[in-house]
Amino acid sequence: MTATPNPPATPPLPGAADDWLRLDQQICFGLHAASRAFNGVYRVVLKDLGLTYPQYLVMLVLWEHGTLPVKKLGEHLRLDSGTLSPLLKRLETAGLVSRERSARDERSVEVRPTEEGTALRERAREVPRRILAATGFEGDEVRSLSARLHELTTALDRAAASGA
Amino acid sequence: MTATPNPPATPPLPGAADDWLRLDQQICFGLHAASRAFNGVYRVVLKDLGLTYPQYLVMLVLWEHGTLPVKKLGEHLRLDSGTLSPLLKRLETAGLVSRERSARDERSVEVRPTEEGTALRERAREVPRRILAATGFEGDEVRSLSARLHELTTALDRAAASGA
DNA sequence: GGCTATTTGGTTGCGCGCAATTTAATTGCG
DNA sequence: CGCAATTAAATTGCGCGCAACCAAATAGCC
Repeated sequence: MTATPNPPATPPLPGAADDWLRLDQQICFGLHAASRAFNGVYRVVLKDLGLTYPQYLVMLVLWEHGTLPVKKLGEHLRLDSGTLSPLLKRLETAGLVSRERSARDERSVEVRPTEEGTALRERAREVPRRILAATGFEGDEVRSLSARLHELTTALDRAAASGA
Repeated sequence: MTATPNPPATPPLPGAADDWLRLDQQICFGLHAASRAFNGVYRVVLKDLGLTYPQYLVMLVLWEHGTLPVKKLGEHLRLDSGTLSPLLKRLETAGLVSRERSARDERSVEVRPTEEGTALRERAREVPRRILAATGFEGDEVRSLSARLHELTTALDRAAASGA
């Protein structure tokens, strides 16, 4: 706390570094809030599909790539088994995927969309349009924003890996 | 990836709507991933402050505004008591904040940074710079990205509220 | 073959994030 | 005043995200 002349109960710090604090808050908090806001919209839109947002992401990957081992799924989604194992178990209970150990490599578990899981794709067709509508953005804006976010993620992952 | 001639075990559906699916995946997944990547960097940077990322956000608000009731805190952070109550209890256990019911309105709980909590701000001073460095972005880029994200959040919140 | 090291998933523990419910205090209206 | 409606927090329940740890299978090396 550096010398202030006036403020409220717990006086805010003044000074040059505060711009950094606010800037920081804007980017990290903005991202945090936007991510949760997206989650909220997906929650509404996916409700009658019986999927949560992360479950929807898993199904998207399976619809696109077909049967995959848990490892590959995790690479696509940037998630590990600690998150995927229980999630996949719930999808299995819901009858949307099957899980069976690979014959070639008994360590690996193949995740396969069931008939029902594959059929669900038809009902999910309209989801993206509804989400895009909710954003009020144009396709081009979305694309450029996505590109920026991808740069960000890459840079942040590298930074976290190198220990700062 | 539209219309491929050769697909794997569970063949992906071809057709026009697939562009939408991919576009959607880019924006929602990109945001999701970026948010988690940020979380990862903050986890590293905040480690020796003994704070998680949401706890850091709470302290940022308290440092800026001083003592606040839980309700106001939630408005700043877009969080409700279901999230804040246990989080604040942990901050209290850590000795960083105190919680006491307001005398004016016994329903309200005032959250106040302790001496220790206020002192922590000094050690947190360098955090924003390190985070910004991790992004590899310029201040202006960050600002414009933040502005976009804020638009997004506003639009998404409105959409979710109006039921789609 | 026998040994260690690596890879793959699963499990546990903890902290969010949020909907739904509960409790207590306050407000508002007749 | 008395009583219903509203408001502020807390609690409960569930799903994700991740670190840490464990077990089984495989690969590699002597």
